[in-house]
Amino acid sequence: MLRMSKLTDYGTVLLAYMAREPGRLFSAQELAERTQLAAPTVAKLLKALGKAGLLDSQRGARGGYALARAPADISAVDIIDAIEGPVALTECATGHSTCNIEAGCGVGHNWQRINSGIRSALKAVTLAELTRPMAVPLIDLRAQRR
Amino acid sequence: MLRMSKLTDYGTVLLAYMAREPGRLFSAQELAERTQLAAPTVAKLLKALGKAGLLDSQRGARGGYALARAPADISAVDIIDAIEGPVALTECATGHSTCNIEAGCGVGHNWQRINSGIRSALKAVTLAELTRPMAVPLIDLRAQRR
DNA sequence: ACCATTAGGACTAAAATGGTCCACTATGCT
DNA sequence: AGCATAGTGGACCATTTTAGTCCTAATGGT
Repeated sequence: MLRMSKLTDYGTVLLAYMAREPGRLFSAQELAERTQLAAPTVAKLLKALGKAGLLDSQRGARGGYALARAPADISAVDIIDAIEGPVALTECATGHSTCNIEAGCGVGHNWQRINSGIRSALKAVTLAELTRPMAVPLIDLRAQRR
Repeated sequence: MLRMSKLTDYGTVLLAYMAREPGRLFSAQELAERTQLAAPTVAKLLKALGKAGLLDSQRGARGGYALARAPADISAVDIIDAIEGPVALTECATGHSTCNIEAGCGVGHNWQRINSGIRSALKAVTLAELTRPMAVPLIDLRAQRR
């Protein structure tokens, strides 16, 4: 169910590693070595994370990447969005859908609500928490009644 | 993020349609017509839902499918699991993972916690709620602290 | 007997994913 | 100035997943 891509997972590992020394510059190579991930893959991920604003990059010799914000200010959604793109749970939630049922279905709308519920839950989980034997926020889904 | 497959969405539509008359038998063909989904696809989905125990099936002439349980007893996770299989958020959460990082990563474990949080949230959303302009449970993630 | 209907697969086409590589640009060091 | 080190951007490919189709049983009502 609800698979998260491997790359996102790897991305988290990278960020988690960097979170141990926020502010410090890490080269792609170093991260690849430390995390045991393939160098080209790491490079690709760092680019994506940089583009998304999660990392600051310094080019040239002795360059590298550093967390752009404090670990506590980087959420799980940020990471997922950065790597997988802001895809939604269902097709119809993306906006540019060509759903031919739509009219009578009425279900799509509800999935979207659930989707946004999950998003906000994931927003509450930060990199700081992901790195330690954390206390995971529990999904309750009880509120949001309107 | 966290994509749900189209088929799962279709499956929900089918179930939602059937939920309007719980207990009644619907043939695959009828459902295909009513939901505007391709007949072969509908057939495939109904088989999957049947196998998962969400639907009871009656073979032979005038046969069809009927909800196996009351709409309020069929949850969103049930549907997702039935169609997509009980896949987990991350690779390492599946059990048979060949994660080479594992040791130092420590992140995987946390994703699993989040995963189970989402699962239980999704378990709280039933087909009955999915069919109407429902009140979606809100994901809070605040508890589960241990 | 016959027809409607589910059951169980095999199979295909298209798309997404994971992963690699290269040519280019920026920056520090000597 | 020149070289080595790093990020940037994008093309590219192989593999896997996904969506979707179809065919051949099995089953049960009429």
